[in-house]
Amino acid sequence: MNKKQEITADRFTRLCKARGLKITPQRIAVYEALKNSKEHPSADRIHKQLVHTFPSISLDTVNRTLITFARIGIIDVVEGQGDPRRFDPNREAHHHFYCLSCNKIFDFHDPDPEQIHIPEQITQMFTITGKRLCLSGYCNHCRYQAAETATPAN
Amino acid sequence: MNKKQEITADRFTRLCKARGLKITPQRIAVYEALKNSKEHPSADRIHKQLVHTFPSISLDTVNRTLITFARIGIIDVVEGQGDPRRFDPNREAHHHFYCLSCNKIFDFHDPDPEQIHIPEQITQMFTITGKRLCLSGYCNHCRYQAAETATPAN
DNA sequence: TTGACAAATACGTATCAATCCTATTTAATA
DNA sequence: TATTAAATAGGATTGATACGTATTTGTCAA
Ligand SMILES: [Mn+2]
Ligand SMILES: [Mn+2]
Ligand SMILES: [Zn+2]
Ligand SMILES: [Zn+2]
Repeated sequence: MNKKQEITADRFTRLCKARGLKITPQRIAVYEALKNSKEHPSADRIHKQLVHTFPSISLDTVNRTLITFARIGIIDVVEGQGDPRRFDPNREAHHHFYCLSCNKIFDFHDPDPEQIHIPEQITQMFTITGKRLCLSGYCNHCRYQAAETATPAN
Repeated sequence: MNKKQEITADRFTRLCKARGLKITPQRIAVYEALKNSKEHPSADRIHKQLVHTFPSISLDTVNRTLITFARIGIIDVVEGQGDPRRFDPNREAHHHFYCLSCNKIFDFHDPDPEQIHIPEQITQMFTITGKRLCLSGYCNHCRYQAAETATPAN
């Protein structure tokens, strides 16, 4: 284990303890696997990888662990939240606010759609067919009751 | 049927014919249901609604129909694509490019993160915990072979 | 108007991610 | 080292989606 990894593990330990989470070999393994990945993996993908060196680890644990990490804010869940596919009849360029509590998607329009600047390196490297600002958080309805989703573990 | 709906149906018919799709009662019903919805519904939600007035329509048809519509570009699929949940260890503010062909997610950083302007109405109405520019399209690897995904029906 | 035929549908089955259940194990603390 | 709540493994369940196929139907040309 080199210095960089030790620091990583150390920081991980501090963050877990701060939230009252036990430090388990499974959590360490999941965290390291995700931290060292650049591919925004799914739970299944991480599990498939870990099983080589940690044969007894279960998919359920990997999944729960990742969700726990996301809840305490040491990792993020990215778009494609595993919910059923959602459709939109509105093909005008517009943006979305996604409520993490009630799962509603709210439209909003950008007064100046061209203000969104995309680095030239990106426009060259990819063929871009869609661009959208994706905001997430809590809608007016849900924002107050969201406070009660405190910090239970798992 | 009022004038507005006739125009809607007319435009729908033209778009389908232009792509060689048959005009079926199911497709009309699905299109109307989505068009009149403001909630970015799932296939299941649309099916549940339609079944009242169209008892024989199957969920499979609703689902296929929506995907067909998305492919010919008369509706959109929005974030939460039904894929397995994806995770990101990188909690810095950054953006994503999502390849529609290989499903890879590529990071990119905004040289000027504060350039993203969010209308004041939105910041007041919602508690925003995340903001990200979500681009989609084809990565360098997939962009050429993407041409072959022409316009088969269903 | 009708007949032929490819396209589309209904519905049962299969798949796969996510979640639940619960007996067992284990990290944390004194 | 003993206690205890937290966490895990792994089997079962759920729910969305995709597939296979017999049947129906929209389209178009005769
Ligand atoms: Mn929308
Ligand atoms: Mn990322
Ligand atoms: Zn809400
Ligand atoms: Zn790709």
